[in-house]
Amino acid sequence: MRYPAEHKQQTRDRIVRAASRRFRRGGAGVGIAQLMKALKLTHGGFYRHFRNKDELLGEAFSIAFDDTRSHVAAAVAKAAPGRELAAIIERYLSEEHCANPAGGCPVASLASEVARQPRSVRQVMQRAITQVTSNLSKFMAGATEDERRSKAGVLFSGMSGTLAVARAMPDDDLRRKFLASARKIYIEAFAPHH
Amino acid sequence: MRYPAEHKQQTRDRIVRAASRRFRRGGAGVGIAQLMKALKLTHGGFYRHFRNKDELLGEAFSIAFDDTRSHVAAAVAKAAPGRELAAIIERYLSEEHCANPAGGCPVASLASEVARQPRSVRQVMQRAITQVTSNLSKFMAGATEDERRSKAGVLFSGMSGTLAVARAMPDDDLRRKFLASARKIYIEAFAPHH
DNA sequence: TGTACATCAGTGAACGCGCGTTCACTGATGTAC
DNA sequence: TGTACATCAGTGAACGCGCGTTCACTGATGTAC
Repeated sequence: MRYPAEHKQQTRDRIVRAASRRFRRGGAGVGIAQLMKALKLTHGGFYRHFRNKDELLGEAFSIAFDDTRSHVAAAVAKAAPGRELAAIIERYLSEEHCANPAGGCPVASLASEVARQPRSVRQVMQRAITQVTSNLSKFMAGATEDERRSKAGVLFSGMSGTLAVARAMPDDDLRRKFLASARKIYIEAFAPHH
Repeated sequence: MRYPAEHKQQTRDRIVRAASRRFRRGGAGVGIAQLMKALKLTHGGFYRHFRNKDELLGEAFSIAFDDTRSHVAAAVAKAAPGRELAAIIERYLSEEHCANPAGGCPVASLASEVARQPRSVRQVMQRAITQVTSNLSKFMAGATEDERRSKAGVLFSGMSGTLAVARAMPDDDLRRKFLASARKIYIEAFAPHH
């Protein structure tokens, strides 16, 4: 059956959005058939939209960063002037972010798997990290832009590891304490009061 | 064929050691058949040694921390007095560690996957991290042991994320620069001169 | 000491399953006449 | 305006493959007599 002109693009977008959440929740091993089934489609149609799974992985990873960016923007918007970076850190290492990998930072939920993905997927990640890092650099202390970007990259990758470890902890209480102390320490190190 | 008394334990150890390296290199998805084949055994014999794959995963993860501990010990042994923590950071974020996931820290290579493993595997990780963290705390600044341990946990999980991100970067040059700036920043933050 | 037997680490075929990918097909719609 | 036809997003069976796990079997050795 033929569909209206914009229908194809809409379906493609729906697949990428659903995949982005599902890969973050379940890892890059989540299958195409289950993905399509969740959208009430069948797996065969997938290849009308994507050359292969890697192409989807790259795009899903890429749009996942939109969530990270909008979370950062929201934290900045609500923050007191001068406390933007502290607000970003609070949000990134919050229990909400920890409990919600599907809508959260893709680096925290996929970094160690991405290292084993084909070059094309890793390039998408590198570009996105560079972008996030340069956004963050605005809020970093440091004499040169180069220094601020380096600090932003270390802060971002560091927090992603801390969040990944927190998510792997089976003990709820320990996890909460771990996150709380991490927020405190990252803020002291990167966004101290005066 | 019947084997000498200690033979079984030796085989079991060989499986765990090989698995530990291969899981770190290829992820928790590495199969039992390929694992056994690398040891010139067949997959059927696996279940004479382990109840299931999860049991192996837990043990493989657990002994992987021995590598981390011995690397830490080696760095400490070679370090100038008072510069032990700086030496640990230099080593953890070195290009050698980055290029050698199989023999390196299991948190850096598996953290985001462990979050999706059964509770038993995650408990092994939590215990091991607690142990590494309390070893590291000796070298941390801080008034109380509690504070030093918190800092050690954040430093460790942070560096694991930074290493995971570095490994995912496709551009060699960018990766080297990223690691170098990370070493500098972590050392400034946690092991400053004087 | 010599023989019969039990043990059990390791073998390899087989199980059901889900994976990524291909492909002949469907059928409602837009287009050409 | 009415009809014939081309399009193409989506369907679902099928492909070969590797997965974790089970199980009847092998056969060299240790043990019991």
